[in-house]
Parts: sequence; C-alpha cells; structure tokens
Amino acid sequence: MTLTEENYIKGIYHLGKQGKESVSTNAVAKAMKTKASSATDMIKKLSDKQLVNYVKYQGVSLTAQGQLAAKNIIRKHRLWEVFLVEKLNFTWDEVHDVAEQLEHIKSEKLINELDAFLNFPKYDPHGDPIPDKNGNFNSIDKIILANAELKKIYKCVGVKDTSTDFLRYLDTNKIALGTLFEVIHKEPFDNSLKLMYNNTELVVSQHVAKNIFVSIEL
Amino acid sequence: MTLTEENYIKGIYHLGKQGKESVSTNAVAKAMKTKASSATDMIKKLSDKQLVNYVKYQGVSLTAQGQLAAKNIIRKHRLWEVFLVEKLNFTWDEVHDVAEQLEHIKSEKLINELDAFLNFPKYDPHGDPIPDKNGNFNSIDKIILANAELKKIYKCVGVKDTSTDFLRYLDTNKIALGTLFEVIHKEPFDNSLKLMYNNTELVVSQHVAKNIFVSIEL
DNA sequence: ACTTATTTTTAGACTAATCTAAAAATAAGT
DNA sequence: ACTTATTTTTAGATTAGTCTAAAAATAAGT
Ligand SMILES: [Mn+2]
Ligand SMILES: [Mn+2]
Ligand SMILES: [Mn+2]
Ligand SMILES: [Mn+2]
Repeated sequence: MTLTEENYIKGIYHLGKQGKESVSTNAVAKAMKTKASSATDMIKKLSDKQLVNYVKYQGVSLTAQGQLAAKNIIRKHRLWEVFLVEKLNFTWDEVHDVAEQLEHIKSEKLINELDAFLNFPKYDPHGDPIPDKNGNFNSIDKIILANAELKKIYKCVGVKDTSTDFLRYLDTNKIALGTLFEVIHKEPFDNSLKLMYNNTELVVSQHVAKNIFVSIEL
Repeated sequence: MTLTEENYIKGIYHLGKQGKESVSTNAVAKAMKTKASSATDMIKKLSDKQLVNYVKYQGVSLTAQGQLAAKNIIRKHRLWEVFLVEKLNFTWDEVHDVAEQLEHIKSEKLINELDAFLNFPKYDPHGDPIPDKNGNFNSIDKIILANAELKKIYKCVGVKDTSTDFLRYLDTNKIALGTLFEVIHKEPFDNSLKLMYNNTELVVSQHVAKNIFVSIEL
C-alpha cells in the first residue's frame, strides 16, 4: 500500500461507521482535500485491491480487509501520539501532524515494541481508543457535554475537535482528560453551560460543549 | 525536499568525503539503485536547488547547503537507530531499514526532543558519529583491524560493513563495540588474524578484519 | 592522432497521483 | 413526466521519478 492509499483508507474509515457505511465520492474528496475526479480514480484502485466495496455512483465502504488496514494505521497514529506526549514533551495539540507522518512507517516489530514500551496504552492523548494488533479496541460509552444533565458529575474522556485552537482553549481553562464536571446551569437563550470543576466556575458556549466527550455519568 | 531528493543527497554525501569530493553519475546511480539516466535527471534538479555543484560530464559534489542537509538526514537516521536499540529492543542488525524510513520524518521538535530523550548520544549502534543540530560531530581516530599491529591492545569502535550477515557474525563471536582485542598472530599466507579477546582466541579472515574499526591504540 | 570503449546525457515513454473541463448518471422541483 | 441542478465519472494534461534506447562526450589503447 502506498502512503496515499493508506490515507484514503483511513479517510473512508473515519467518514462512515468504521468504514462500514457507504460514503460518497464527494465526501471522500473533501476529506482528502482533492477533487472528486481524483477520488474516483483512487477508489477504483482500492476496489481492484479488494480494500473497498465500490459500485459506480453508489459510494464506497471498506471491506473487512480494508477495515483491518485502516485500524492498523490508526493504531500506529495513536501509539505515536502517546509516545510524543509521554516521552518527548509534546502537548496534545502538537502531536497530530507528526503522527500523520509516523503512521506510515512500515515495521511490525517497531509498532509492537513501541506498544510495549508505552505499557500497552488503551487511549491516545485525545481520549481516542487504540486498536490492538488484531484491530480490537474498547469503545467506552460517552456523550457530548452539551447533552449532560444538571446536578450530575461527569468525567471528561475525550474531545471531538482536535484542532490546535480548541485544545489550547481547553488548556488555558484547565480542562483535560479526567477533569470532573458538574453542569450547574443551562442557559436556554444560547445553550451555553455553566460548569463547576476544580472548585472554579466557567461558562462555555454550546460550540465548546458539543466538542467535549464525557463519560455516561459517575 | 522530497524523500527521493533526500536519499540522493545522502548518497552523494556518503560517496565522496562528506560529499565534498566530486562523484560520478554512474556511482550515484549505483548507490541509489537506479539507472544513470535517472541519476542525471535528479542531479540536475538538485543543482537547480543549489544543493549540489554540477558540471555536465564532470560529476557532482555537495554545496555547503547540501552538506548541511545531508548531515541533518544522517543525524536523524542515527538518532533513530539509537532509539530502536536502546528503547525498543532492536538489535544492531535490525535497525537500518526502519531508520531509512524514520530519517525522512519532518519535525524539528521531534528530533531535538528525541536527542534529549536519548541523552544526546554521540555515536550510533554501529559506532558512527551523530552530528548535532548544526552538523558538527566528533570524528575519532580509527583504523581497520587489518592494519593493527601485533602485541598492542585495540578497542572495537565501529564497523564498516553493516549488513545483517556481518553483524550477526560478530554477535555469534561475541564481538561488540567496546571489545578489547590483541592481535596475537598475523598469517602471511591469507592475511588472516588470530585475535585474543575476552580470554578467548579467534581466527578471523582478512575480509572480516577489514570491516572492523578499532581505536588507534590504547 | 585515430579508432574503440566507456561514461554521460538526451529523447521518448511509463506509472502514480493529481488537475480542469466535459460528459453521463442520479436526484430534485414543479 | 419533464426540466433543472447536483453528483459522479471520463477524457486529456501535468508533475515526479523511473526506464530503455540512441546520441554525444570523454577516456583509453595503439
Ligand atoms: Mn491525530
Ligand atoms: Mn488522537
Ligand atoms: Mn543505518
Ligand atoms: Mn548506523
């Protein structure tokens, strides 16, 4: 598999439910930042290699083989992200671009030894689960903070938006994985939330509340 | 710089004395495992980018800029090799192919943090010096074991051939960086050497003796 | 110096991945 | 159902890197 093929497979995986859902050519093109004509060409190529199911004009989905390939790339991406944060003093907003490169390094031994070196982490710095070498991973029940109820305690377990801007916003407000929240007020006017955590109060917009994952309750 | 351009620059560096010496198109082609016509094309491209000095039919050498670029790639290659051996249980014969991939990862922070994480190593697992971020490195005085004198003690400080076959040969004979040798006999017939080290004797061929670097004396 | 051999460059073609523009298929609107 | 809009595919070009075959330059041999 070429680097580009790997990126398409990963893109299709993220677009549908683990790539099982059929996604449109346009959606793929947008995700890969190319044009629809380029996406069509690549989809054909991946279809020839039995990595995707493709019927003209009907969209693509990953085959079992394609799903495994995607999970393998994602496993590498997330393990490298853990490495960068845990061992090389990267912050969670700095890791993604480097992991995009490192995920394409080909060496079974490398990734398995890295996994062991990091003590077989189950989640990456953004709270996303890390597949094991067979593609299996825990998916914990989580909801977006925007849907949390008043007077209950929730734990921050992940972020939806992983942009630098958003992650830095969380940093400056001392919100991290593991932070315990209580929603003390929901403002009907703009759906903003008043949160209580670490003995401080903070009002966050709905936009923010939709991008924080919290555990189902505590 | 593309991955291929980086590999050519590195190749030219290794062929001449740090790339200062002019090397032939054929030599470059052979080192890159391509044809002379492909080498010519790439050399022209590198020349346009001011990375090499090139006059038609007269061979290539690296410019100051090209030398720095080469040393940067070699720095990355060797630091990754140290990482693989020190942290991920790779043996010295397993690291090269993976390092060939890792050396192309682009991130200043990554490589400088890796350097710090490894405690600023000065040599890689094969005894080759690691340039610092400015391209400076220690070159210790060394000779090939084949040129060592009788009755003197030498320390193994490097290997010339880094093939799996040779490195495994050294492993099975318990020869490693730091091993202290005494040459107790030189056989004039085939230039083989009888060595004494670790309280054992071993006869090595001239071929072997030409591929082990030892410190000037001790 | 002149012929032959070798090295190097050029010319033209191929593959992977991309693009623009045009054609074909599907979806939507009345 | 028929027209219009949107999506998707095809056709033809482009760029990076490679190749083979032919031409040009350099090196060697007498
Ligand atoms: Mn990421
Ligand atoms: Mn992540
Ligand atoms: Mn190496
Ligand atoms: Mn090395």
